[in-house]
Amino acid sequence: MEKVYNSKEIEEKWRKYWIENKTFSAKSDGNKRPFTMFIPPANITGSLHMGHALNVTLQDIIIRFKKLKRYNTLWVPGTDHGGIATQNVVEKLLKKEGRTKYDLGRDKFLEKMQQWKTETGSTILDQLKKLGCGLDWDRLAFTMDESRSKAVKKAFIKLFDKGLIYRGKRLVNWCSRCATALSDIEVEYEDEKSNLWYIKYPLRDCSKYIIVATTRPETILGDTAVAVNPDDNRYAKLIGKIVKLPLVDREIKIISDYVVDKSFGTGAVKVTPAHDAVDNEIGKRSNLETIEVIDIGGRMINVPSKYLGLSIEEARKQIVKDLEASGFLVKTEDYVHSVGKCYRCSAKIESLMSEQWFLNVRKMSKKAVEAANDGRTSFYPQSWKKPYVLWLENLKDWCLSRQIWWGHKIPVYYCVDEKGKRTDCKPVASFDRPSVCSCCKGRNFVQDEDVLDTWFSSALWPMSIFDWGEDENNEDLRYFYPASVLATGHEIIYLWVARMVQFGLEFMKDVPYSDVFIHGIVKDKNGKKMSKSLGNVVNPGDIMDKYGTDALRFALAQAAAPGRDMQISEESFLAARNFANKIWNASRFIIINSQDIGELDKNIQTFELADEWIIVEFAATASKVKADYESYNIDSAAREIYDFFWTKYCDWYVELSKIRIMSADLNVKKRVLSILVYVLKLTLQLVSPVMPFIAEEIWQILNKGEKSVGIISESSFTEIKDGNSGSVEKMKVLQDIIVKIRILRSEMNISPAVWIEALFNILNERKEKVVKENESYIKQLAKISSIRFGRNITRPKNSALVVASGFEIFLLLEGLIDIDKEKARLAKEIALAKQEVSRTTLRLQNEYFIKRAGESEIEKIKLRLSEAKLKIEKINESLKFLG
RNA sequence: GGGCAGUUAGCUCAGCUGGAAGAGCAUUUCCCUUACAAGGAAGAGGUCGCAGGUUCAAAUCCUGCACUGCCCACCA
Repeated sequence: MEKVYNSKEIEEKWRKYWIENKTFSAKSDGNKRPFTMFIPPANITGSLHMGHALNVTLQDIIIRFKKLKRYNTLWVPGTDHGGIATQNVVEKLLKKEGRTKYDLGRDKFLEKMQQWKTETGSTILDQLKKLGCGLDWDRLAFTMDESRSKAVKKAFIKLFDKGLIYRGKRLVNWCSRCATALSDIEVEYEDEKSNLWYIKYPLRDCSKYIIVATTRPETILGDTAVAVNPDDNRYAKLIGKIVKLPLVDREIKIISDYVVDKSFGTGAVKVTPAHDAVDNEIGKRSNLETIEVIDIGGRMINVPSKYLGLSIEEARKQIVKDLEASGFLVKTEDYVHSVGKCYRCSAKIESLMSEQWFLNVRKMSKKAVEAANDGRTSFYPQSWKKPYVLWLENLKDWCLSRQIWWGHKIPVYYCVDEKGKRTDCKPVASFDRPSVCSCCKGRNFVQDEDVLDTWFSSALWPMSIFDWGEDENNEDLRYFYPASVLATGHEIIYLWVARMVQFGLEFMKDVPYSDVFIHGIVKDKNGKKMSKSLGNVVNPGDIMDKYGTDALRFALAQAAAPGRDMQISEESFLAARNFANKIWNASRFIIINSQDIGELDKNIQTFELADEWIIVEFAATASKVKADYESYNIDSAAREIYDFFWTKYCDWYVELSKIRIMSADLNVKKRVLSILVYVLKLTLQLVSPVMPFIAEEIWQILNKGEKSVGIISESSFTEIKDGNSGSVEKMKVLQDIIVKIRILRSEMNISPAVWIEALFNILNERKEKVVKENESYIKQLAKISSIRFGRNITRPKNSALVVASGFEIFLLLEGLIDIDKEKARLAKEIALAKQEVSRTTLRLQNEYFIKRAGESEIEKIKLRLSEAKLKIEKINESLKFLG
């Protein structure tokens, strides 16, 4: 074995092994408990970023842990066609060639997309493999493959036939850059500096006017009312009066509406139902006319020729100028407000009227809320439930159609006449082009040109991966649905999580998963979100190459407190790599020493204190770690393992084992090595979900190539017998003595090469036995050449004093001792002990404490007091002795 | 405007069913001791955001405030 853990070679070996052996393939099996997860389908445009790495690492940890627990685990991989995002990427590529998608035409463009998908779509999958993800690769799914496409059509048709999907001209979010409508959650808001313009609207029948404040002067031309709050005394008399719209002289009414905030601006608001969501609502309530003045290209329409065809920006400038010139502009204030941006291209979003397909979500969202409230879906951490429910409760209908080319074409067919003109017959939704119109018996149809929101297919994912589209009642679907847990970041709770639940309840009559594990977002070391534009992206691939995949996984796991964002930097990967190396070297030590001892003891009868201790400590760690894995506290699990292995197993147990490993008695050596291996193997199992590569490598060496670390039975996982017998307490006594001697050695600058004689004055009978029985531990770890026990040993000359755990220990330091130093050290010790005495005495004198504190608590304090007193006494004696 | 998190050592974070402040990294000292210098032993470094309250006892529970971050909102 090499001295340093060589992650590259070893990882490559097991990566291949798991895939070739189909270690993570699963078949439905009624005799086994299923445990199902599916990967959030990764966009084919993407390469793996830290967020993915975190997300899939956590899932892999869960799946590997459940596999250890002998569930029939299945984790389904997949990719997403990614709708607008993907189309944009290819459009950009075309742009570099100086072409647009229109130059190619729809069919050619889609061909290009397909071709591009075949070329790059698998990079992310290769990276998942590199990470070691225990996915069932035979089940790889793509949102636009045949089975998934069938699911999309089926779902659409069902909803359509139920009357839940309807077409209507509504106010939608329009991205003019992407040239498509977007749903409400696809709009991101950003604060932007702008102005608030105060504009006079003169009353028709007198010289008075009402002033409105607006950030959108260009939409004046589409105003169909001015609204005030019904309780606003200032305007009470004006309600119902007519004002003339500046610049065009069109007459509109002053109305009242409760949404108007009296304190904002002037308390009067211009109402443009065609281009503002709030205004649209007001318009509906007051039956206002809707005048569209901006088209989908962002150009002015239905306006005087002067403004016709101007862009929004141009129109704004011109209109402000004209208002000013004609005296309608009262004042202009600086103003910051949030502006909607496209979540895919960051272009400004316009609210405008457009005919689109919508899904009525009222009933579905209600059912999803119920499922959250009665616990059929639980959130980890729980704090996400509230915003989730709130969102569902206020959900508006989902705009499903997108005016892009890449995606699932909406399966709606319109009856057309010979000339291709749509007839008045009702459109139908169907899998294939209908042969005859049920209404007019016509035989000509055209399909809707639009495609579905990419999230529509994502919402069906938990069902579609089990071929719901092909057969709603197939075995896999029955066995593996619903999944057990969905792990995802909080950025797609609404876009994805909530919709899967709604569709699951709608089509499967059951939630798609019972647990939703929300993890945080990976940020850079300055707390900034990683993004290409900021240039602070840390590529997981680079980290894997540099530090090893296990190191990447461990660092991410260790930082992944549920629901909390994490800052991660190079140092954390380095620390994780060091941990991997520690595991490697401890194992190496054990393996090297095991070579000449033949078969290990399977049934050890005699345990030393340290043996019992490490077994008990392991059992405690294992139970905590298992509970942590179960409750998605992966960070805590990682830390527990780290702490156990490094500080308990390596620093104490392995060190103590060396006494016996060097023993001339082969049986002694064999026995301790058997325990070392035993605990090591169990630890490897425990860590294998997080660090599968190194765990597998060492496991296979220890087991001479037998089975994978991931598929051993659970029984050995819990086989540990609790040694009881207070071994932890006993070890504490010895550790205390060892540490205190080490401190002294360090303070006195005594070289580790020097072995010291020691005299142990027994002050506490109860601890005498433990120490005498295990004096070799002290000798070995504190470098003591010999120990003489006694009861009334007086302090020898040239000795240093340590009072620890019921012993007064004199270390013979002939020639090494510096009397002044020793005095100073003892003085410091005595000061600390005095503090302890006063602290504990005070507590014990406190009658409330005595009355209310538990008995064991009081005992503890008493013990501390008496130990401190004893210490003072002994140190004082020594000081007197030193003169 | 509403909601949710966070505020503990120079940095990243544990600890929060209330009973002597912890880890990793960085830093100081000693040590290349035949598993590991990607290591070992020891040290220094915190009035646990602020102000109240509950309690014998508060980093931990309660209230308020401040700051930071995120999410939602009908920011004309």
